Amino acid sequence: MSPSAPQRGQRPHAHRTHGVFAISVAADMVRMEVQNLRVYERRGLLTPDRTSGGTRLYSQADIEVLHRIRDLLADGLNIAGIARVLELEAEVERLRARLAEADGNAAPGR
DNA sequence: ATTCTGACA
DNA sequence: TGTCAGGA
Repeated sequence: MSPSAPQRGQRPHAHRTHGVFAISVAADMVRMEVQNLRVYERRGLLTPDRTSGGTRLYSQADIEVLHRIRDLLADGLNIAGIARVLELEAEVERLRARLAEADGNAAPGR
């Protein structure tokens, strides 16, 4: 076919971490104020991609993180607490993958 | 209209 | 933590 297939076609989740949504679109998707999305980035809760011009581009993964932030805020956690939760979740995911690796299979059934 | 940074309540 | 000011 065309000799110019997507450069990152090797990684299955590449598109999930590839920034595509403008901040206004992302804010609409998660029902949050545009200004707050910028605040959450400033506080280190997430780091959306940027265009060469500096405009933020949120990926599907970022959208999911924003949903998590929204829920955790509703639970009464502050920004610092949420930052910790996100860090821990990332580590749990890392360990889960490692465990599945050592197991040869993930079967989270029990 | 849309987004960005910095300041401040 | 969230909102406003001011500019590109």
